[in-house]
Amino acid sequence: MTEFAIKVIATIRKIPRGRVATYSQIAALAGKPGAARGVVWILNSSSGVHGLPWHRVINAKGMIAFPRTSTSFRKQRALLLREKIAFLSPGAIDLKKHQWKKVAREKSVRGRAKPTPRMFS
DNA sequence: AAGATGACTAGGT
DNA sequence: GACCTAGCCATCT
Repeated sequence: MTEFAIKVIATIRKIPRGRVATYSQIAALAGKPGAARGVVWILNSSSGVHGLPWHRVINAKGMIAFPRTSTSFRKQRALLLREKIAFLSPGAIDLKKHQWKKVAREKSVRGRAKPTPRMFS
């Protein structure tokens, strides 16, 4: 367990019932903005921690990150419904109502550049 | 040390 | 909007 992992777990534990947070948000609160993928890894490796509200973590688009056909998807959806969380569609949650905290969109993470040449669009 | 993986994301087309 | 891509990070091969 790295310190980052511990903070991530602790942060997820703070998400109140009936609310959700995004991967990037968790990463930022854990001290590493931009480490959304790191959060994913941690969730996978800690998938046995009892009482961890992993289902309250969704992606930035407000959707359950699992494939619709997976059992994980159904399980997460069921857990969220149990908390009276509203879905706009089977996999989309109403972030306006359930997002834990407002996403602080500052600190341009890192220079992103160079899209695709795509000549002749 | 270099490459691959994953429940990701911001930006450009 | 939808689609694509290059960055992200921790961890394992």
